[in-house]
Amino acid sequence: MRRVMNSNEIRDAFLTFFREKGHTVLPSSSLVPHGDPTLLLTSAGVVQIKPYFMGEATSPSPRLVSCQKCFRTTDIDSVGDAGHLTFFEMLGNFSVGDYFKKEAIAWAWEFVTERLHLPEERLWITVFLDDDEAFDYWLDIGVPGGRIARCGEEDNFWGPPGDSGPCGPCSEILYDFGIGCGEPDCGPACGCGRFSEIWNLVFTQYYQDERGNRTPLPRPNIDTGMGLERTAAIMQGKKSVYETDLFNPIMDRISAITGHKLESGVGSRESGVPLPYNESETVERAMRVVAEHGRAIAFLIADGVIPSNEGRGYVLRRVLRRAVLFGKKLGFDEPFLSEIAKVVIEQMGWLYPELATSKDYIINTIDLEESRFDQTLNTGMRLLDEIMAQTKASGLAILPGEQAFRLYDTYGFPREITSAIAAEHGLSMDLEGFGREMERQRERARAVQKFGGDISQSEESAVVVRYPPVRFVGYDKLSHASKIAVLLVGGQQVEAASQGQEIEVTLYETPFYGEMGGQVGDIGEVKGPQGRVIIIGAIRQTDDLVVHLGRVEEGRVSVGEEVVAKVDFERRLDIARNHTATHLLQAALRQVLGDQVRQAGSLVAPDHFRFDFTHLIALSKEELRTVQGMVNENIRRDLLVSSRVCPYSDAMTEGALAFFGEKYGDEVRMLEIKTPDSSATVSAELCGGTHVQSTGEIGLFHITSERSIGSGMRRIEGVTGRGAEALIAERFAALDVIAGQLEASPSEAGEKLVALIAEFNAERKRARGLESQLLRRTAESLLREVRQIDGINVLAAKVSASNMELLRQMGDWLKDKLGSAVIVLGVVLEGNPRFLAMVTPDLVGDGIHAGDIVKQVAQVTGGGGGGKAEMAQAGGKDRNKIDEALRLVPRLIAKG
RNA sequence: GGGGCUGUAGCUCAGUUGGGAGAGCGCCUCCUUUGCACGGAGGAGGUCAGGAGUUCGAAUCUCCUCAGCUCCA
Repeated sequence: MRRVMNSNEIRDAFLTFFREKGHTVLPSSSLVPHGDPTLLLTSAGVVQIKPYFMGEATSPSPRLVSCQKCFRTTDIDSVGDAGHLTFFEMLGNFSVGDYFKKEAIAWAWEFVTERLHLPEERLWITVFLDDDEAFDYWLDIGVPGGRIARCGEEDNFWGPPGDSGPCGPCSEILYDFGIGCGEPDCGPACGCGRFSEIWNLVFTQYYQDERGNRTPLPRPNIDTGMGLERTAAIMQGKKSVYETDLFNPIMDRISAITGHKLESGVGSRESGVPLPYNESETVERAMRVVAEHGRAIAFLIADGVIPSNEGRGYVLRRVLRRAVLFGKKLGFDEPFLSEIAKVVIEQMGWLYPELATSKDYIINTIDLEESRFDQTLNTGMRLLDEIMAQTKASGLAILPGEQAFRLYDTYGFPREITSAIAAEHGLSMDLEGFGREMERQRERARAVQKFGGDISQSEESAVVVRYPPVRFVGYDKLSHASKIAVLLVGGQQVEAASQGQEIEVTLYETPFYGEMGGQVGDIGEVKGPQGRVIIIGAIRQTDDLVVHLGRVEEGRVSVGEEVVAKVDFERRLDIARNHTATHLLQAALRQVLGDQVRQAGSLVAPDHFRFDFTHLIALSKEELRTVQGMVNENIRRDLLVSSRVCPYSDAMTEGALAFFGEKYGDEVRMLEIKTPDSSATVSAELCGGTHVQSTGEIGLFHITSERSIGSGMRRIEGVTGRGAEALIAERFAALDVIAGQLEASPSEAGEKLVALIAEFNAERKRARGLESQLLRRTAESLLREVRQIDGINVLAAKVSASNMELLRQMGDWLKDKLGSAVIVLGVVLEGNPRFLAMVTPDLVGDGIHAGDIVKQVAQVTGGGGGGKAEMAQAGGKDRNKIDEALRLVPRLIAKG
């Protein structure tokens, strides 16, 4: 008997087999797709190949093979069964307009039968209904027609991604476990679990337009996908992927922590055979979900996904929370997921180095997010208590669906927990109402989505312009002679443009850096024999296309003319200083904060730079000072900045930093900052930008701010060179003004200001004390002005006070002294009349309302007011009518 | 991209048709007291996330911005 293949051997066998068939091996790209905003995560091996299929990029070879990390949540509810996963590795071979069905089918069969040595009688094939071509190829290589099934669009046609695009029929290889439902018509389409799809061959031969019409493609492609996990299960004679070497270490760890183990031969209805770990199917399933999700989140975080409330960060958060909930079923009540991540990193780190290099970061991120979820659960628990109390109080036995949905929708409290806790309190949950609310929420989101889609479609009317590849010569030249290749005015291609016109100009070669990777585009001028163009921006539209935006300043320019392109030299240098500085900054941050710090975006402009990076908490003042000091130290050391082009794999083994989620070609440009004798490397990054030649040119580096830009992300902004000089000049000027006003030297100004503020506060307190004493005197004298109206003490007077607070104090004092009274005080504040009315409780009982009084009083001065019966305030506009307004008070009381 | 919720003292949060910015915990001082959440008296601490508007007056109403939480896509 043949030795059982482990998953590494299967992976190697696949890549080797297709390399022997002339395929180029592509390394797995990131789970975060590069340059495709429509795609949340890499969901299939073909994602990486798509630009080659679409003709947007040139494939390194017409035949490609890869083992690609993939992530999907479409089948998340099935996770825990034998074969559905959110994260998986997909083996695939691809033909970019090269071979087609015949070879794809023949090689697939050769691989499964002669390399994997799967027994032929266990293999079944499906083809698309009318795809006789594929059917015949299968027959030709010896598959009996009885094991080839024809299936419909549902299973065997791969539609275009979205409304339109390439698509085509597919053909699958399935493995027959031989145990299933036992029905006579059981076949590959049966959902009983007898068959496991292991390899899908997609024949991309049509283009589908928006109306659903399919036209044959001139050069069809092949796109295949074989799930590594399912294949491993079959190769290892296991019914589920969780019993393979890919999951064994994870399952063992969970088993060791929770103590859930198989006692003796307890079977599972699913397979009819004993499962290695547990007592029941629900526990087994929970263990599987925890294992699967724990593995998935480790990979997501390693590729730079951060838990958040939108986009791919939200996918991560949902998967993580799902794992926590299933973990609770196993008895975990403290954070446990990072334990699983550790196993995954240990197991897979050698193959996927991003796991190993981000180990601490992955663990910290998981721990933090898990405790955040704990917080969410606590809040929900509190609200649920309230809701249950209300429900019981109103005599109901059913928890209203809207309430449960609000708990879920607004506070993220899981539905299953709600119903479980409600049940403990003898309440059932209105599931129907919950579902209704959920459906309404879905419709709202869909309605808007549709609207948005219509708008984007109407934009696709631009004429396609054919550009030549543009060579960038600006790394060492800032002025260069070339020819005009394409001219555009208002988006239309033209032969010539004249003075005053806004144009887009493309040259065959250019020293202008097109905006990319955070570095802004160059500006400058393009001069021809008959005219001159001012260039106000340069954009990199694809890897080998730079378009210059400009305006014809003098004369005219035309296609084919010899021109000289000249970059604004000073500005380019400013940009280079900032760009090199961000590399030094990243190196310093990693040294101070740890290797988990990764660049997550940047902006390099002439006057400042922005650097975003992954870090969970704010930097302390101490850390910032250290980082800034290290960068400046490296500037003073005047280190050598150099670049070289080398294979991607070489750069990686030398430890160069690559951008999260960025896609790189085989040849990359590596930018290094080293000591002049090359004895030490301070920084090595893959970077296409422009830099200074030695760090001393940067001059000075200064951080201007550090803040959060979302959970797990920080942003540092700063200046260098001339920008730093300008900042210092500005700050010194401001300090000089302050010091001048304080009549102190700049170094003593701070101390003096502190003393001055203390003195000011003391004085203000004293002034308030005096004013309040003064008002007390005034109040005493006002006591003589109290009049009796219908036996009620009435006091209406104009006073002076600097704020309403003091006026209230005065009112309180008068109320105290008089015991029973109506008091109305008028005052001028900020040029306008203001009133305060107070009525003692006994008179309020008689129906006198301070709000009513003060309102009518204020109306005399053109204002309004109101308040409570005991105390009310009002204001007006005409300060000359205060006395007249106050004279109204006695009449109001008399009337009342 | 869309919906819901939240932002008030160091922390947890009250604040009811718009009219005195509060509680508990924590902190400081004093008193009392050998202990375990001691007790008592006093005190400090706030641009009510930010901005604009409505109003005589906005923590409160309207609009915008920012941040956090949450669901849907």
